[in-house]
Amino acid sequence: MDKKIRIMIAAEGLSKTGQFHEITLDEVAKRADVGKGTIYQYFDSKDDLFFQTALAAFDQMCQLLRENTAGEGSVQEHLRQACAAICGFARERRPLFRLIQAQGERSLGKGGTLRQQWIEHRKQMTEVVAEVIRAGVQRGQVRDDISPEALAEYFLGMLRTRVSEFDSLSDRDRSEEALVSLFMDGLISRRPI
Amino acid sequence: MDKKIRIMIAAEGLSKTGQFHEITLDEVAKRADVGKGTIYQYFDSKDDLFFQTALAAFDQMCQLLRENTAGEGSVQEHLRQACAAICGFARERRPLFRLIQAQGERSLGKGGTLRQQWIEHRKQMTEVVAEVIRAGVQRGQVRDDISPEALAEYFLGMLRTRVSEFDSLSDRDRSEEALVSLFMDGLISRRPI
Amino acid sequence: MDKKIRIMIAAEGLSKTGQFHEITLDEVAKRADVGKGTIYQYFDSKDDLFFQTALAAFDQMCQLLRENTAGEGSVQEHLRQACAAICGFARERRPLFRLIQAQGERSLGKGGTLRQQWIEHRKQMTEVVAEVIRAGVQRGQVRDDISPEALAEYFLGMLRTRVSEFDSLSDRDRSEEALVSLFMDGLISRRPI
Amino acid sequence: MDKKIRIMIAAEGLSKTGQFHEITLDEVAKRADVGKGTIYQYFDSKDDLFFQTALAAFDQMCQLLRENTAGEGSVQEHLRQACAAICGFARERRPLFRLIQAQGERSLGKGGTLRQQWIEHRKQMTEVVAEVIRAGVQRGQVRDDISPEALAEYFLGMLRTRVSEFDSLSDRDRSEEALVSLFMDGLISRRPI
DNA sequence: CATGAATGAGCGTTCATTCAT
DNA sequence: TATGAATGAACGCTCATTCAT
Repeated sequence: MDKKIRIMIAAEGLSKTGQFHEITLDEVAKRADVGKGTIYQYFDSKDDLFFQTALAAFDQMCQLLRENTAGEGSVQEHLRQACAAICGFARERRPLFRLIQAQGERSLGKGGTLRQQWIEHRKQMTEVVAEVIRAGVQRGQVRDDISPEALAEYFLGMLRTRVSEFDSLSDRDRSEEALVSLFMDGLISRRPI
Repeated sequence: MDKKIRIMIAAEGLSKTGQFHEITLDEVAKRADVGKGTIYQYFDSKDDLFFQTALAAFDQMCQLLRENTAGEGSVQEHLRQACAAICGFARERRPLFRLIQAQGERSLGKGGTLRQQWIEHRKQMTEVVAEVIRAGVQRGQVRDDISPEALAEYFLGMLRTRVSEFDSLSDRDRSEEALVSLFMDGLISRRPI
Repeated sequence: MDKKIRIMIAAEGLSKTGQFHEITLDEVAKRADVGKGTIYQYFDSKDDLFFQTALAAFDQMCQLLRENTAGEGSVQEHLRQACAAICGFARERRPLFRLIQAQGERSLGKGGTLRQQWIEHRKQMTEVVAEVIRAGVQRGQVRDDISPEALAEYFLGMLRTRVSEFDSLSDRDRSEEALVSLFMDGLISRRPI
Repeated sequence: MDKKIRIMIAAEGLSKTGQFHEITLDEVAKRADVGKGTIYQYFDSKDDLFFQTALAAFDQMCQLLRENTAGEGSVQEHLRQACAAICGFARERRPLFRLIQAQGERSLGKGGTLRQQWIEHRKQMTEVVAEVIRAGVQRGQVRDDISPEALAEYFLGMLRTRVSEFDSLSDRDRSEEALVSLFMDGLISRRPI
């Protein structure tokens, strides 16, 4: 298989347990079954390796979202599918989530180019969700006092919360229905009076 | 001033990027104006220093939330105050936010005690918000099909999103009203047709 | 009790397991139940503490030898008593033996004064044994082609060997009789032909 | 030349005082003309470096003894050759002697494997001398009331004394003849009366 | 292209020594 | 005199990066 891919997969796998500085390139090389020097054929530095890996992960999630929100469907249906897709992705590839978080923070401290790249990719993902919402706005089903981009960010934020922090809650609370319903209908009791 | 506090403040100040390994104890010592060895009088290790600092930050935020959700008031009012408090805190002490994020991830990879401590403190913060929501549930104003704890987590998740990711959005989108309104009323358009 | 003595006893006790650099003054102070600073009231440095402790140990062994070789008696009797005394001392206070060895080596690398002091004290101990042998020479019982001082050194060397290296040998081999007999009669078979 | 050998030679050369903690790996690396990290390619730790170096020195001495006690010859001849070999070795490579002493002490405080290794190598050296003595026993020239192993230990102990402590004695006292004669014939005057 | 031995700057940590109380 | 908190120089060890093969 392509060595570059093998290296990135190794980096992903090792992000499961450790943080950036707890992962050594020796481990990555060993896990990828390549020489240590080979890493430098494909990446400028350790930083670059992890940054590119995180970016690629972003794009994969983006693609996943795109596939799951294509075609006809109500906002609610699309969001539920998006939710299912992301949660499934997170379940399969938890390490990438950590990696994305870490690199996100990290990119902020870097020079302009990296930071720009990061924001660019993030914006692309947000845009996929925003597009779904925008369709709802056009159909008059969704409020228009907050921009679709902001709404999309909040939705993704709730997804992140679901994925990261919900180790101790009940299945009902963890269900995708609950998340989407909360996002759609809000906190207020809708019980008929 | 108490040297332990000075050291923690220095650690906080240096956590601009939240990247544990980019901060050296030399820097911390210099910034705190203490000898490097002094750090080890108060902390077991570099890890311990940052973990304790993050825990303390948690408690401060917790206290802030408690103060701002005390007394009479509707759910909406309380949440808005919570939102204002957290956003203000984040504005003043951005590094602590990064530190908390980073240590949160980090604590998951550690042995039982640290992880337990972290979850404990996090649960306390969630509980403050959950209590606000629980009051709303009792008054019949808030939906009861999702547990207050889960709702509180989602609310805090949205707050985190607001604080971390909203660099490029408009002021309207960034407003506390928008956040609370979205959380209360949801995505659905309420305009009378 | 005198604090200086307490400190030296603590240093001795800790020499049991570790080498010079594995013993910290914190441990010494704790074991002696004095403040760490107090050590510097009585000793110039860590080096000085261990050096003085070793010298004192030398003097104690010297005194022990003197007491056990006083009075009337044949060379053989005196040597056996010396052997018994040293072996008993080693059994009780093994750490001091290590300390003496280590400081002996160490003193060689030091400036003149320390080295001189060390040689001085060592010579005193040798002299006690040499005196015993000299008496034998005068009585014509002991060979005179080697100086009593050299013979004394060899005797002490055999004692050191007995004390340090004889963990795995039989009781007969370890006996004081064997040692003294070997030193007195040598390797050659004396069986009547 | 082999880097591992270079490093061990450097460690040996720096062991002038045998004091483990007075030698830094920076010095070793510089003297061996290798990078500091290179040391860790060949040794697990500073401890390991010095332990292995001492073991190797043991083996060299052992080999030297073997070569000098091979072939036909009386006990006396063999012992004199052994004496000459060891004394020559000590003259050339004094640091190694200190190193061996220090590591011997040191290994006693260590876990089973190291201690075992040390005892093993020491036993091998003793055995070479013991074999010489055993041959003498079989020929009826050597006393058999003390085991050859114990006799060998005592002989080596006298050698150590000769090498370590005889800075101030006369040439006659320092001579190999004196040592071997004392070991063979003992203290007793053999002069016909 | 691929490798992994070699490198050395850099870091966390220790601990002998000092000094204000 | 006695203390122990504070110090910072020094050290062992790591690991990203290079480069000869």
